[in-house]
Amino acid sequence: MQRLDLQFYQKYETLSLAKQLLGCELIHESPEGRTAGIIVETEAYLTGDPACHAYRKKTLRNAAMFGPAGSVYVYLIYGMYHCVNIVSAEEGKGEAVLIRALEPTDGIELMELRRAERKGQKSSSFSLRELCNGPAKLVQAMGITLAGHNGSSLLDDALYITPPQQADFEVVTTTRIGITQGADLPYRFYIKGNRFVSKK
DNA sequence: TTCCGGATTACCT
DNA sequence: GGTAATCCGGAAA
Repeated sequence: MQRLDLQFYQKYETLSLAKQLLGCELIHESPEGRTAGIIVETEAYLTGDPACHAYRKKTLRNAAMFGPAGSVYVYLIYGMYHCVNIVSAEEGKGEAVLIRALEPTDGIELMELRRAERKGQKSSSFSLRELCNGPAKLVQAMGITLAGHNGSSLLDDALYITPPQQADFEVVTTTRIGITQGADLPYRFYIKGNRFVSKK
């Protein structure tokens, strides 16, 4: 399956892209092995939106968000976790789509290994559902890192996205999770009925 | 320079 | 269902 190209990322406004990414497959071909999962939940962060990291001026932390469409923006949250975003607008604008959950499709064992490593290793057993049903969880499972992927491009890196295998699902639109500013905006999207979504 | 809250998760009650 | 863990960036002063 061919990876999505620049045209795809340029074609849609951020809110549309957030919906279009549902059903697509996120793939990481790392030295340790290949992991992949269907994107089942996303959130949009727009220019002029106070919850968006690019709302204020460009800094070292949010610089990748101002990159060209198809770039990857990774950041540290709560001092201990990372989240991954897909830059969704032209260079300099600063809009992105947060990937919140995946339905694992490949490299399940490697995902379990990575998740157990990061955790206190107390419960070394994960259900399939627990592997990627949250933005920081999927970053762990996929082996995405700040140093390795922030500012990289989905067009020419080991981390990339392929088109949907099928699109016979309904999209639920709702408000974003875990924010206070812009909490009422309907910028969260997920595949209706999918059990790998982080929260209903 | 100090202070505060955050696009979260895991563990405990 | 509540909260500790843990640290960086932005705002306040």
